[in-house]
Amino acid sequence: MRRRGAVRSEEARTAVLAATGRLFATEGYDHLTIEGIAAEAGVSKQTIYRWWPSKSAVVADALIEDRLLPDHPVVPDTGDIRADLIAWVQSVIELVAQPGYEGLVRSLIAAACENPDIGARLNDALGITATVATRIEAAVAAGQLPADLPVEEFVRALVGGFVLHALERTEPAPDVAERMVRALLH
Amino acid sequence: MRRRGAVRSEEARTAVLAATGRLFATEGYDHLTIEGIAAEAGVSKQTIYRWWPSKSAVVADALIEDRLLPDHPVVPDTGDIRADLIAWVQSVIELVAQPGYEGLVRSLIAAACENPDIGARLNDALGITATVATRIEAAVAAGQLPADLPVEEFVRALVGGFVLHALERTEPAPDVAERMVRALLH
Amino acid sequence: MRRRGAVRSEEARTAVLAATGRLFATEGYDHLTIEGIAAEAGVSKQTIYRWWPSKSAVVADALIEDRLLPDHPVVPDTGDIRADLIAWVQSVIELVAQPGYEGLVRSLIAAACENPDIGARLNDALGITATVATRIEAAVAAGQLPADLPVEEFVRALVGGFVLHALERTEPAPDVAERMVRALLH
Amino acid sequence: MRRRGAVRSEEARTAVLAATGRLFATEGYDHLTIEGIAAEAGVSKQTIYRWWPSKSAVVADALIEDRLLPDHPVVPDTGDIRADLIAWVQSVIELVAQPGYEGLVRSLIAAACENPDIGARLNDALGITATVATRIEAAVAAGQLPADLPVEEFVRALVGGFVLHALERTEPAPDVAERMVRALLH
DNA sequence: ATATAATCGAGACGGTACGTCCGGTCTTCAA
DNA sequence: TTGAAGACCGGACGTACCGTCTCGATTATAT
Repeated sequence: MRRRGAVRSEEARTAVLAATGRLFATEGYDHLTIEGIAAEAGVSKQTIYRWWPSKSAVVADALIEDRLLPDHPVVPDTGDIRADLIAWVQSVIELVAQPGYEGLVRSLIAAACENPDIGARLNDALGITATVATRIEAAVAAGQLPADLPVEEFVRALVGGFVLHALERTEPAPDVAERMVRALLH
Repeated sequence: MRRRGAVRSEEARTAVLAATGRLFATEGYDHLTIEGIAAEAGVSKQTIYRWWPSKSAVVADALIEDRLLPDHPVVPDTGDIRADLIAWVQSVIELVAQPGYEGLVRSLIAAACENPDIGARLNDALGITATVATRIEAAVAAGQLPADLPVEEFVRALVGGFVLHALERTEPAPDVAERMVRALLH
Repeated sequence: MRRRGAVRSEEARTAVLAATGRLFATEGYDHLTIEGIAAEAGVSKQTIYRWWPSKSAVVADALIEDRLLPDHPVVPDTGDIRADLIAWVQSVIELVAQPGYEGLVRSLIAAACENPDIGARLNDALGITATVATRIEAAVAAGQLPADLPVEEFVRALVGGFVLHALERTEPAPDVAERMVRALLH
Repeated sequence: MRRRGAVRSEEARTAVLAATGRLFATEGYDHLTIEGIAAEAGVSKQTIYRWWPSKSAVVADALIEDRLLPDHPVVPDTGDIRADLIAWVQSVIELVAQPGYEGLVRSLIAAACENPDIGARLNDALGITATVATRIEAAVAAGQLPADLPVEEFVRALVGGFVLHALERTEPAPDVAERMVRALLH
């Protein structure tokens, strides 16, 4: 039995998250404002504050609903874990090198700095768990990697390398994918 | 021959960087404001804007002058690279777990998101180059690690793991240092 | 049917005008600042800028609401227009000679220089229309002054003499009232 | 015997006053700034502050050197004081109605509000003493006006009418000159 | 049917910080 | 000693958002 009164407008909720996704992509996390989201969504500020405690919470929700990031490349599985990782790293590098996507990763990191929820979801958001981790585990199962490899830490090291790269903003060397993988698999 | 006019006040410059360091440590990057720095430094806002284009630039300068971070643990050298790395990782974890230092790393990352200079200096800032990298190279020279190990990428993976950890805000497992190192050296 | 949204706060509006009146009297027009008014009124700057385009507009509104000037002496009516005018001029001179009121007239003129509304209202503000003009017209009706006397211009000349006096800041001669009236009625 | 050191640069002094005149005409008194004058004159701020205590003092000096106002119409002398005054008033009205001169009088009044020197000189600045006053005195001498007419107050009333007109910013009626004079000579 | 109560848009409110302009003082070097 | 250049502290400007609040309208139970 529900309490009396009007029910939450799904339309408004969706409009807010969609607007957040749009503005996040074009403006970046820092320049995102609640007022801007409200205006873009055609919603009043109060409606946002009623359901989310802060800007970062809205972003976290938009992240969950997959409105912030494009689809991620999947890790191929040719049986050669080294080659597969290199291929995947290469395709991710190419993805984020596209114009428009340039600051997206950095914006996501900035959001994670502010909000624990986003931080906790960062791995998922970057599409790690669903792609790399399972591939690594398969390689462990296949005996291509040590049985006692701490998968979580391994993945974190791999993705962490990416993150630092994104923060350093250096032009990636042509063989960076190969080197990154070789640093981990030697 | 210098151009005419009064010369830049070293006193003001130093006061600004010192104030930035103090506020960065207590307030974090997000709550840092130009007005706050000016007030804390006893300097007019205009003097800050005259020499730095943005908050992040001031922070970058403070970083260069080593006013933001405490001293880093050095990597021990017992000859056993694995044990040395584990010990170092452990001590760094303990360092940043101290109250007050809690958000410091995240603040630094947030600053790096905004400012390329800070990003480029992030490795140095975290004390990496001067400590880990040289120790790794020594291990390579001693034959404990492969001769073709891409040191830079290796270090980036190690530090990247830290960064992700800091963003995830999960309570570190007791053996996390050992696992992190084992993920890289297997 | 009103448009939606909260209604303008009469409390804030009143506080602004009252604060303006207070500060205008103590500081004068030049030293009046929007920030000062906001602080004195316990109101945010934005609330002032929302409703008034400029400092001079606030002053103009305060003028309309009679918050800037003290009450004016009335023109006596003994039947002798010359004596009545002299008495009135004398009392006005004494009024503005009081400490505190010293710069008030000049402040008002300064405001009028900046803002057409204030200029248009200057006569009213100085209490002219309601006092002198009617007395003059009575004198015309009584045949003491020519029937074709341009009353408006006559009053302007009289008040204009005051204004110039205020700008010149000369110590008024003892018989200045008598001389001013004699210059006009001869 | 002069004291040691360089002597005051007449060039700089002239440049300042000329720049002041130019900016006063184009920007008006309120928007006049010391920095603006210094830049326009190619002079350092310090040079201005060394010789003048305030903006209004510079303006006062520029006024003395006749750099602020155009030449004034002279009062004709046909023997008919009434007709002469009307003609003069009419020509002054036409002068200040020209575009560009629009705010000039108001700017002058604003300056007078701030600076006693300017106020004291206002009559001269408006070209009164040298033109109207002498013509009035001639009329008195010729018996066209009462011998005991307080000339100073008479002139002040006339000019004061102008000033109020300028502050009111009302479109002058076609016969305003005739009416202004008739208000004084009846 | 008719309260009752929660939602929604709009938008005013007290605040904080922004980045800029200018005031008036000072320091440096050249003339 | 003057002057151009220009850095310095201070203070006000006008703007952008923050997070809270008050409106009137709308919508959905609960009586």
